[in-house]
This record gives sequence, C-alpha cells and structure tokens, in this order.
Amino acid sequence: MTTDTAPARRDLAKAYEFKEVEARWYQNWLDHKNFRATMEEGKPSFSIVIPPPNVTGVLHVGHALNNTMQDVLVRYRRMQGCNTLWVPGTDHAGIATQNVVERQIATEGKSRHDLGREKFIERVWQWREEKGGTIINQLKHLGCSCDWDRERFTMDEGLSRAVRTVFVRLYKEGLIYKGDYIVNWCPRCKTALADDEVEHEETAGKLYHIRYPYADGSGHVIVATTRPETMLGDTAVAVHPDDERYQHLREIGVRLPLTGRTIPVVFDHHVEREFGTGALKVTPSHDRNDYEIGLRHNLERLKVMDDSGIMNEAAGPYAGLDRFACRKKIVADLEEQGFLEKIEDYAHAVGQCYRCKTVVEPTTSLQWFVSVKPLAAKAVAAVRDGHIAIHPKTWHNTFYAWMDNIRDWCISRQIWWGHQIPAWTCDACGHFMVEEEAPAACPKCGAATLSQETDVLDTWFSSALWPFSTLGWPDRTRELKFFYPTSVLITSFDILFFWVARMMMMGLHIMGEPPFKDVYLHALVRDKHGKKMSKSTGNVIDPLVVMAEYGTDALRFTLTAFAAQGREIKLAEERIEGYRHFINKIWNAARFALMHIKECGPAIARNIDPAALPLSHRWILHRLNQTTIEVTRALDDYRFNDAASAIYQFVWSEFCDWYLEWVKPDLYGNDAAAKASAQAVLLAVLEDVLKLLHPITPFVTEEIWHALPGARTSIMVEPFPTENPVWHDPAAEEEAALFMGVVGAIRNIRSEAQAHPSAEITAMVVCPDNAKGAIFEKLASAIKTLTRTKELTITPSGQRPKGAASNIFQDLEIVVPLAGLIDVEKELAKLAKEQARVEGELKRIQGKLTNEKFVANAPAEVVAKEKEKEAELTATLTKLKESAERLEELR
RNA sequence: GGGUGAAUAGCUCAGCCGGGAGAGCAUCGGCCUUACAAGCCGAGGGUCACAGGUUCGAUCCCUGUUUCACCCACCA
Repeated sequence: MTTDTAPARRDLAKAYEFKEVEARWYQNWLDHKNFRATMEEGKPSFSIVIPPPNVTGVLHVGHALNNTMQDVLVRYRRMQGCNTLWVPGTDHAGIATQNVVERQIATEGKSRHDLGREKFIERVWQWREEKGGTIINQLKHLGCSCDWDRERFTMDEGLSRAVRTVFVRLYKEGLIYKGDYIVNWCPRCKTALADDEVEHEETAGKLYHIRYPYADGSGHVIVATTRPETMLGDTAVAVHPDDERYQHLREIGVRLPLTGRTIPVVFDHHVEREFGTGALKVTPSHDRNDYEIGLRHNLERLKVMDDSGIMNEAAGPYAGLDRFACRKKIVADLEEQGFLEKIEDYAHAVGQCYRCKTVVEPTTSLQWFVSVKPLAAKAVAAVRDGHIAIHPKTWHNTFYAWMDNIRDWCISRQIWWGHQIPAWTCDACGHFMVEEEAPAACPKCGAATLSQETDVLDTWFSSALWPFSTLGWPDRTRELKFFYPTSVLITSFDILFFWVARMMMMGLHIMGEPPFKDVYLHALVRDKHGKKMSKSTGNVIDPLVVMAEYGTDALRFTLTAFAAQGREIKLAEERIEGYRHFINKIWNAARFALMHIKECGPAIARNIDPAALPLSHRWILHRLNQTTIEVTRALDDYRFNDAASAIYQFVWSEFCDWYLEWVKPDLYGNDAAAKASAQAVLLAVLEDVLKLLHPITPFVTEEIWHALPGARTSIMVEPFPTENPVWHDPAAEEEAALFMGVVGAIRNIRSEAQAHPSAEITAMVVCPDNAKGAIFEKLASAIKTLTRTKELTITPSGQRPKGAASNIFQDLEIVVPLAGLIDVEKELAKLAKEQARVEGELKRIQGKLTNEKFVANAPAEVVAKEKEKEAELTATLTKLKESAERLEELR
C-alpha cells in the first residue's frame, strides 16, 4: 500500500465522465500496488481465489456478477484492515481451448494430426500468449482489485507440479486406478467425458419395436430401442427371471435380424416386465445398463463403432456408415425384411457433450478413474460438521444427495491440451510406473526408452487443486500460511459439483483442511423474461457494451443490488440505466457539497458532540450510523442487495432529498457558527458515504474523494466506517419524523390545490401538545423553507379560517388558507376517505384489544404498541371529524 | 420417477425471529426551485397463486392443489 499523492485535485466536472475516470484510476491503483496482498503478523487475513475463467473466455454478465461480488468483499475487507488477497488466474480449459486452436489451424487447411502433438501444443501456448489475456483485461475493466502479481494459470509449471504430486499420491494410495469400463464418449471431441459433463436433454425421438426371431424359428420376441443401430452390437436379449412368457427361451436363444447371429437370452432383475414386451436387447459395449447386465452374465462385448461414431468392421455391411446414417439404413432394412413391428414417437433424454452438444455415445474404453467415495465422505462430513458453510443453506440437501450417489470420476481425456498423465511404461520390459517427474531410465531393466501415457487429465482435476496450488503448494509458502484455508468461495451454483465439491474433496484430503470456510452460491443471470442468455436468442447483455454505455459503477451497483440469494437474476438493461442515475446523483450531491466545503479541512465531525447540534445534523448523523451498521452487517452476511439498498436509500432519500435541502439555509446564511457546523457535518457524511459505497462503486467514489478538501490518499486504503455510538440518537429520528410529516402535509395541500410552487402561502400547525409545539418552534424556519411558506404559526388550538385546506397528521392539524383555491367537495371527499381508513384500522385494533386472548397471550410490548396506536388513531380521528365539520360550514 | 426453488403493485423484485406489506421502473398531476430534467414535489395502484390447518393474530409456520423454472435419475 502506498500514500503517494493522487492525480491533481480539481473541481468536479458538470457531468460524470466515467470513461476517462475509470481508466485513470485503475492505472493509478496498479501503479501504487494497491491490490498487492500484505502479510503482516497480527492482522486478520481475508482471501479469495477467483473461479478461474476459461482462458478462451470472454467476459459475460455472469462473470461480471461473480467478480463484482468478489471485488465488493475484497475491497470491503481491505478497507477494514485485513491482510487481503484475491488470487486471479485462468483455466487452461482442455477441450474448449483445443477446439479453438483446432479451428484456427483448420483455416490453414490443417488438422492437429498434421502438426503432431508437440507442435500442436506449441500452437496452443502461442495462442494463449496472443489471445489468452482477453478476459483478464476485461476483469480489470470491471475494476477488480486482484493481486495481479500473483496471477496463475492451471498449466503453469508450479500448478502442473501440484497436479503431478497429487496424482502420484492418490495413485499410491490406491485412489486412482486404470480400467476398462463404459464411459461417455464424445465422437466429435474424441474423448471420454465425466458423467457430469454430459447434459441430458429431453428430445422427441422414436421407439423402434423390432422382432427378434427365436433361434429355432418357432416364433419371435419383440424388443424396443431408441437406437436401432446398436442392435449390431447386441450380445443377448434380457428378460425378467420370473417372466413366464420367456422361460422356454432359456435353451433356445434368439437370432439377430439382418445379421442372423444367434445370441442368448439371459434372465436379469433389471428388466421391467411391464415395459413394452418385457424383453430388452443387450448391447454391453454401447449402453451403461447393458454393460452392467453383461458383467453379471459374462456376456461378450462387441463394439460396433469407432471413436468418431462411424460403424466399424464388426457392423458388417454397415461398416463405414455414420451412426445416424446407419440407423436409417437399419430401419429401412428391418422394414423391408419384415422385422419391424412398429415405430412410436417417444420423448426421452439424450445425453450431449457439454462442450459441443454432440450426442454422447456410451462406449467401453480403457480410462483412468478417481475412486471418489472416500473423498466424498470427507467433504460431506466437513459440511455436516460446519467446517464449510454453504450459503444459501438450501443447497445442503442437494449437496448431500449428490455426494451420496457419486460414482467414480473418469479423469482421463483423449485430447492433447492438458496435464499429461504422469505414468510411464518401459518399452523394453513393460514395467509400469507413476512418478512426479519423468524417470531417466527404467528402474527395473535400465532401458532408457519409456513411453508416457498419452491421455491428459480432466481440466477439473487441476481446478480442484486451485485454492492451494495457486498459493504455492507443494512448497510450504508464506502465502499458504497466511491465506489457506481461503475465506470464501464465490461462484455460481451450476458448478457446485464440477468444481466446488471437488475442491472440497481435494483440499480436505491433500491439505487436511477445507479449501474455504464459506461457499457463497449466487444466482444465474437471465434475461428479463428469465430465459437463458444466448447469442442465438439475441438476448445477451454484454457487460462490456453496458459498461461503455452506462459506466462500470452503474453495472456494478446494479449487479450488487440484484444479487439477492436465489436461483436467478432477471436482468434488463433499463435497470442498469436506472442505477446510472444513482451514480449521477452521488456525483451531483458531491458537486453541491464541494461548493460549500472548499475551505474546510478534513472532516472532524467524528469529534463533534452532536448533542449540541440542531436536529438536522443529529438526525443525519444518526441515520448515517444506522446505515453503516446495516451495510456492515449485510456485507458480513453476504446480503449484497441489502447493503446496496441500505446505502441507496440513505444517499438518495435521506441525504439528498432531506438533509441537503434542510441545511441549505445554514450554508447560504450569515450565521457563521451554523454554517461551520453544517460544513463539518456535510463533509463528514459525504466522506463516510463515499467509503461505504467504495466497495460497490470504486471509480466514482475515488474520483470524488480526491476532490474533497485536504490531502487525500486513495479511498481504497481508508478505514471502512464503523459504528459510532456518539451519533446514535433515536430521539432525533422521532423528531425528524414529525418534521417530515408536517412538511409533507403542507406540500400535499399545495399540490392538491395545484398552487404554483412560487405561490407564497401561510400555514398553521395546530398542536395541542406543548412539548411537540416547542420542537416545531425550533423547526419553523426549516418548515417554511422546505414548503415555501411565508408565514407559519404554531398554536395549541386554532380556528380554521374560511377557505382553508387542512391535513391531519397524527394529532396535528395542518391548516393552509388558500382562498379561492379550495374545492370544498373534493376536500370533503378526501377527508371522508381518510376517515374511513382510520376508522377501519381503529376498529381492527380495538377488536384486538378487547380480545381477552390477545391481551393475555401476546407479548406485553406488542399490546403496548397496539394501545399506543389506538390512542394515536383516536386523536387523528377526532381531528378529521372536526376538520370535516368546519368544512361543512363552508358549503 | 425423485428433488429443489419460485408465485407479493402494470413490470422487475425486497420483506431477518409470525404483530396486517415496501423499493426501483412504469403511470397520473404539478414544477427549468441557483447540485442534479439522468432532476424536484405530489398522487394513484396489492383478496401477498388457491384451499384448508396451527395461533389471540399468518405474506411469513404446516398440509394439500394449481402454474412456472431448474437439478438429479440406468425404463430399453
């Protein structure tokens, strides 16, 4: 941190030029290393690791939300004096990045196979050098105060070492194994996918019913399938063990149509007797369930497709056809040869690759797996025992349910871009070894030629280590000591299982401590109709465009204000425009303040005894204090929207609409003492407002901060406001409510009477209560200013003059003579309506109070409150009736 | 098939421990009042999805229903 001087102070421009301001300040923060983490003993630590965006990524509004929230917290804690670290970085995003570079070289008419593995990977690195910084720059644009000197990439040497270290350890512990199992295969990406990388989409398909003749020709059984091409790989038909219909097939078997191959009939409990004919074709190599059945009955596995989804030699005459072309051909042939019973429309879920949406083909394949059950148990225990808290809590059950049913994690991918699996086989003797570094020679036979596994690891494997690998693990660094476990992880709920759960498992197992204490799962940003934003629908709100149009602070405030805990945030551009008005409001309030406080020194109001000050100042300081408390509590609880709305209300409705108008007479007047207090309080409130706002709207607050009198360092390093008990003043709040009630009543009369704002009026406040009367005496001049009233009388009892309008506020009657402007009938109607409302409410309350059970059971304070209300309403009602009577006389 | 969330003003949403609802935008009326027309002042607008239950009292808690959204799942 630094105390260097900032850009020269000057008067604030008439309009807030955010573009110039944002660029200037961000550079200034970088120049002064304001984002760099401190590691001072004795100070609390606060750390966040960024959910690393894909290196291929472009900032979308979801990133903007996610990173705004992180930056709000980071700036808040930094101002509170924590050792604060926000680790930025990007993810190498295996398949996604490989796809991008493949497309790039495709324009040169080449495929990655033309280049070869080594050259191709060089190209990917080259691509990363040139284009990989895009999203990082966009995060800077958003104002993110990450410690950029600690930026990491999941393929960095350090992180790669962490990956190898963890892999070897898990392998040696028996938690990583290699085996031939059925996996999800993407024929386009030509790689295996983990279960959660497959998206199931409800699709309108067909259900084909096919006759499989008995092997002895005595009849046939009908099986149904949505994927008829897989019949070429059928190695059995399964029926339920207790299904009498098919017992005789035990010895006979059936013949596969088209190929004539004879296959056995097996009896398995998996089969539902009620579904279709109760007979199921079994393709162990291309269906997960069939694979299981195959295992149970020791069935042959017959793969009929290659890794591109093209039918192979095993498909006989169909070899060389794409699987979907083959489906058509098979159906046509079945039809022609009389094997097709019927075709039904059938809606079912089809698995797709989450990266490219290609229909996934289940296939048996030799892959690496993590045995996750023991790891998952630790994660579940950590959440259950409160070592990790997920916010909002509603996710706990979902989390447990998923973790309890978790299956082994397929971590090998048949692509080139990623962490190559650290396992080697000796070419000479076949010795197999898993090591952190490439062995120079075979430890068994001494041969120097070893072949490394060609597969790379699932990208999520390295991201699972992110919270400690970015802090320097496996070395024992100071960063780890200060910042692990990290304080909170902020991410979107859609990667709870991809990423969050896996970080928990790895952190707990490898480090022995959770990777973070809190997880805050925020909503997904949708369009204003709740639809997913997508380029094809054209409903995308591009944060970069929006920032250019409305300013970064406007976007940040909008996202913060909309960040209520929930499932989705419906965002429309009008909202951002609305909050730009708020930024503008702050700007103008500051301009106004600066006109009057130029000659002031830095605020000293914290040292002023507010008891000696007039109500206006006591009130605003009290409200500021309350707002500080609320903002602090809200941010501590991740209630971002509450923090935003508390400060919005305070700034606009209280500070601007009331306070500034209220103190104008002091500021413009000749009373030097009154002016001095007004200046001091005004500056103090403005300073705290800027600090409270800074985590959400860093740019505009910094710019205004430096225009304030006195030498200023960055507002980033100012202490965040804290509760000030000296400012606490509930009595001021009550008195201010009376004041505002009377002002409101007079304004209402003016407006209803359509009196021109410049028309001067006189008013009378009939106030039977002497104590209140004394309060109003002191406020008379302020009431007059705020209502443009020439003359104001406060009297314990008064007679309403002819042609006067009146309003009732509590036990007060506010009378404004407006000769000729009064519509008596309208006034009476208004009074009648108000009377009805008050009577209704009174009736309800009296009903309650006469209800013995209520009085007996309700808490004493509630009963007291109701009694108070009753008295107040009774007084109001009396006033209303009197007012109406007098008005009647005018008819 | 299982699970989760949502239903509150015309729109988008707040509403912590149950004491009879708030904001922004939009609408209507009046204002270029020397910080701000990206503004100021005033006003209107809600059977808190529906039906029961618990309670002195329910937008809030419980049960059921309807509608919508999402997640998980091996009925071919």
